[in-house]
Amino acid sequence: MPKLGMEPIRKAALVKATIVEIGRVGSLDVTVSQIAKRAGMSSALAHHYFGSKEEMFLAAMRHILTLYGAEVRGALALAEGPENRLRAVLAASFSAANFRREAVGAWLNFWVLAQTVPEAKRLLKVYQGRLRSNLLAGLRPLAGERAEALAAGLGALIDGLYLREVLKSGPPDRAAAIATALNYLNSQLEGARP
Amino acid sequence: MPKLGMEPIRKAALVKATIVEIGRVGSLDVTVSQIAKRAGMSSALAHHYFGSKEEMFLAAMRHILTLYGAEVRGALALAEGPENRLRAVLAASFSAANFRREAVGAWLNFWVLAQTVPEAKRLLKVYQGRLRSNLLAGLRPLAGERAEALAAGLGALIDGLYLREVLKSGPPDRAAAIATALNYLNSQLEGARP
DNA sequence: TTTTTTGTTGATTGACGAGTCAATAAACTT
DNA sequence: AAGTTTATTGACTCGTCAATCAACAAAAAA
Repeated sequence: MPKLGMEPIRKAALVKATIVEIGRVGSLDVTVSQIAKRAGMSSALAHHYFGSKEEMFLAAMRHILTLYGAEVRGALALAEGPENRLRAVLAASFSAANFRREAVGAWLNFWVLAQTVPEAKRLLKVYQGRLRSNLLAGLRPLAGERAEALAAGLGALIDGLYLREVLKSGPPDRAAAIATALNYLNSQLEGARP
Repeated sequence: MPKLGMEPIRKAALVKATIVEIGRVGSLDVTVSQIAKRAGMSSALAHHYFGSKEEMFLAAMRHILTLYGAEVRGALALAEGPENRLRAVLAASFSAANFRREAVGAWLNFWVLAQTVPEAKRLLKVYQGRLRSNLLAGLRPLAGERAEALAAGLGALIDGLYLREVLKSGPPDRAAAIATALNYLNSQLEGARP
């Protein structure tokens, strides 16, 4: 029965299932069996491909980060000028794919993971660094030396909006989140405009 | 040996130990034995007083929330006028007692808990509601109808600054956090001032 | 003084879960 | 055809941990 070349397929399925299960359960207390079952295989096979649960978590993080990165890059490619580029970053951050309970729940738990697992911390720092430099690129032409401070503030605001989504009931309100962030941006830029 | 009236003492010790251990371990994967040991008693006694680990977690949350509430109230009592009252709320939010790794770590994990445990969610909503109304009281005289939106943004920003503290290394920088929040506030208010 | 209430713990139970292993089978190599 | 690599799983090991129990001690009440 064994069709060869299953490894990438199985791994992808496991990564996806990991995110879904973490989002569903709302914590990292997910058993490998649960994940494997959702991915349609035995837990032994999951261990065979990933070695440990922690590796699965890390692969899931990398995946989410990759998706987010791709989304930002895609949006950035179409945007002209600093203001539009900033808008693009925000739109990607709160895109339907990223800003949904399941992903947000996983995100939150990765933050917890980062407290214990160095590699998780590293990954999260990569994300923060990328966000920062994307924001900075747009902000510098508009705000000059204040750009650094603004990027820090905007970054924290974005993370905070994610965090608050966790407690909300009902479907996520992307528009409201984007509006809040844009509002921050505009009022900060007004003071600095010619 | 049994001195009577131990209950409140034991409970307080357990609550404190719970927060310390969660902060230390960085997750909710703390055993009752660890907590009990740090509080200087057997795990059986911990169960005797709290019934379950979940109850311990909730008691710890209530405690943190109570402390935070007291701090805000104290600061508010000394502040005159809307602007100073806003400042007071911010100062309390980032006070040395609240804005330290241990507490921030516990905070983050309570957020995770809120995804599963309704009572935890309720408590966190109480916190959000209080923060909101405190901010609103200061903002309404200064920003009129825009107060609601500002309070939402500022609230998210505060949570986001907490979140980011988790990844930082080195001691927490309260001043920087307050500066970021104040900066947000000022730039938002400038546009609305007479 | 007997009884009840409160404090306290070592030992035990019972469940659950990560990771390993042995075995089976199909494909690919030589 | 024999040997190797890849896929796959059921069964098992070993550890951990929340929660309970039985038992003991001392204070308070009756």
